[in-house]
Amino acid sequence: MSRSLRDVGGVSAKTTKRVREAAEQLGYSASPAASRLATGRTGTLAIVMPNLTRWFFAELLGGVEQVVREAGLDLLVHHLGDTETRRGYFSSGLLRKRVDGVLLVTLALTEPEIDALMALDVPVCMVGTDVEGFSSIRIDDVQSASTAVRHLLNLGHRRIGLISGAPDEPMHFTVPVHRRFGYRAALETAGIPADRELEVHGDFTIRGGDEATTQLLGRDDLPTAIFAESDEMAFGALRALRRVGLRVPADISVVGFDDHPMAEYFELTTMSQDVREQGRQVAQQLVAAVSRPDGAPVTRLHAPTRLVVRGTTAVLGAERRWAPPLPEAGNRSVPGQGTEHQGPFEGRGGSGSRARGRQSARNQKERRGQQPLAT
Amino acid sequence: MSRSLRDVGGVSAKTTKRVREAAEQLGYSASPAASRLATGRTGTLAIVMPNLTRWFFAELLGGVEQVVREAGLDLLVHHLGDTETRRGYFSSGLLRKRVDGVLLVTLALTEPEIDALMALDVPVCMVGTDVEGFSSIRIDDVQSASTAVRHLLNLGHRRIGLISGAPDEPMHFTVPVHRRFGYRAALETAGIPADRELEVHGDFTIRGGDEATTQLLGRDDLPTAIFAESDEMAFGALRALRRVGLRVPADISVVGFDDHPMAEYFELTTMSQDVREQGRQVAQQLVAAVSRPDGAPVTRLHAPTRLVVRGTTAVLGAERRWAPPLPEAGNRSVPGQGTEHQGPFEGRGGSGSRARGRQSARNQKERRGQQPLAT
DNA sequence: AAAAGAGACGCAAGCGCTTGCGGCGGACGC
DNA sequence: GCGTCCGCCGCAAGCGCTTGCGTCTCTTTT
Repeated sequence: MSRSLRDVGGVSAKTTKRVREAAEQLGYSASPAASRLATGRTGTLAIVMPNLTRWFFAELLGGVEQVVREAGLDLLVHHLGDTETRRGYFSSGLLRKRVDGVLLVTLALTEPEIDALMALDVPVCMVGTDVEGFSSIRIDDVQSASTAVRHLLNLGHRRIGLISGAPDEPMHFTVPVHRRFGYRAALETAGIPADRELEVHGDFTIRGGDEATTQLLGRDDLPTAIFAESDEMAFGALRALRRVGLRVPADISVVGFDDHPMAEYFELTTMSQDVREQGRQVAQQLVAAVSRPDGAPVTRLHAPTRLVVRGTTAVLGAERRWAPPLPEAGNRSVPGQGTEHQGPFEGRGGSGSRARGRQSARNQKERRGQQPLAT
Repeated sequence: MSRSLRDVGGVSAKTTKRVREAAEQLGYSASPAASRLATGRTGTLAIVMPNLTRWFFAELLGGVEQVVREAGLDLLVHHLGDTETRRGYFSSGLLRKRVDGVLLVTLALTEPEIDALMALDVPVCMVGTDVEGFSSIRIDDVQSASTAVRHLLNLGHRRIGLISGAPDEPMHFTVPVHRRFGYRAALETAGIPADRELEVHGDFTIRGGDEATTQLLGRDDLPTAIFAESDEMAFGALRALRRVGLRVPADISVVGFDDHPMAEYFELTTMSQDVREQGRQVAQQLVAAVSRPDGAPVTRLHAPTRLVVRGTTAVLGAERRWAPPLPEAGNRSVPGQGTEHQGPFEGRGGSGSRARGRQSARNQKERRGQQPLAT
């Protein structure tokens, strides 16, 4: 009897027990296909991602999978690798009647795509983007990028290069747009005229970061600092700089974005975000939305970021030499704490820019550091 | 009419067309739940992995997803993160009646697990392990590890440390066992007595590799070379070595395993394997097995590996200094070719051990380099 | 031109579950 | 002790597809 195996009421405890035992003994379990047909619920969620292997996406998937599994649902993974695959994906029957909810990862949607998605008539949540009417979680890319750049400004840097995402990747990503915007905004606020010569494109890969940096090095007036929109690109930048003999951070400072596990290794100063946690949270949103039949409330969360200052940034003109794979000093970041004020210049004599650096960093911490996940 | 929408015969071309058009216009698509119930086929495959985020697994997932999607099937991702989750996983109804096939990734199965798996009565393929009676793809871990160690031996090294996986990780992995075996076999063949002092454990992480190396450095008699069973652990080793001021490869050579994308960056000599391709192949196996109702033939493929010599290995006693994030020489590996004979000592004066190095490397290439995927 | 054959088409019987509903039995009240 | 009410249980009608089979029509053969 179906009623006994689920939690539905109307069955006596003793019958339930009897049925359960019999089921156990026979190794019986309800056919999901039949129960789907009868109930209309699939017990399945889909996650749609533009990439599976890059750190951010793999990490996110990890967080999502955990929550979805704990909720007893299945997780379908869909990879929208190229424009080709994406074209018509949402309107194709690939999601129709197959899933109870959809999780979209860093996909900026077009109007028809949004329509197709709504036609699915299931809850949809997003991470890394947000669209009116859908629940989502994301970091504040603009603010975070500004913070990273401000860190460089506070160290006295004025010529700051930007390694951005692909110029017009059609696939995904409001991300590069927002981070670039944050970069420009920080400069503008500091009264520094924009210089498009300083903005180059890696494509979120090491190689891309390397090439972008090489490009930057061909400019007339070298930047004294570089902000890369991802750690991978920052790694590429470090390689390129090292290749030409530029010392980091003595000659040039570098800031990344993400806090990739390797960032610690490279002592890379970076904007840290907890991607796995974002995955968990958005999965919880979706699970909750799916399980309540009365329309779920739309919640748009902001995940915190925090600046983690390590060894690749220093006061303009400082003579400290960066030695990759840390020479003997450990990582200066204390896990779980905002450590923005522990720069590589920690403990050395004060200077104007240093003081400003600390000051501002503390502000940053107060503003963005420990704040809990909330709208 | 159902027959028209699928490829099944018995319908005239004109009717088919008419039906298809009508379906298109109405936005109709068959309910998968109902068709599952009617046919008993779910159109879904499951991939079961002990880890989602580490490079190997993410990369593999990428390859699998691609093929599965192209075959028009759905992919369910199951993560068996800990022993807890794993206990009873196979006998639970989580796979029962839910999938047409299962893909097991680097999971060494216990007898009851194998039984539960067979009771599922669906095709099962494995990657990274093999079990009698199941199709699989894997590299030859023993041979590959031996090759890596032989490379070091050929360079004149005699004290070679091993950074292995966790000593007895219950979860997965025949991998560390096999690679350790290959390491020992190579030494034995070379007539070098085993020294368990030289075998330490990282747990396939950077940190683990770092700590393991540190341990190694506390031994009486320092090794002149280290073989790490994964690139991640090799990265950790490089860090640890650098921290204490040991020069790579002048003072100590390091070989990794996998050819992680970062390996090129570090100029790490490593055993390369094409993980994505393995994912594709095993997915093809599974898709083929699923689509033919008459029991599918069991095929056990071996994926090739090849030694990629970069900058972290050198002839014993050589004075060349390793400068991480490569100074100016690019990666010496030519993609798509066995490049075993292009060592860092390429083009320098010949020596006994160098000659032997080339000789043997060439043998290795001939033996393992270009061989196509085949049993 | 009529009969035989072949190919299309449509009907209806499931696939295995969920769920509303009627019936039956036990418990409680008078 | 009997009547009433409540709560459990089991029956059966779908959920929307697939598929075997009977019928019908069109083509081919004699």
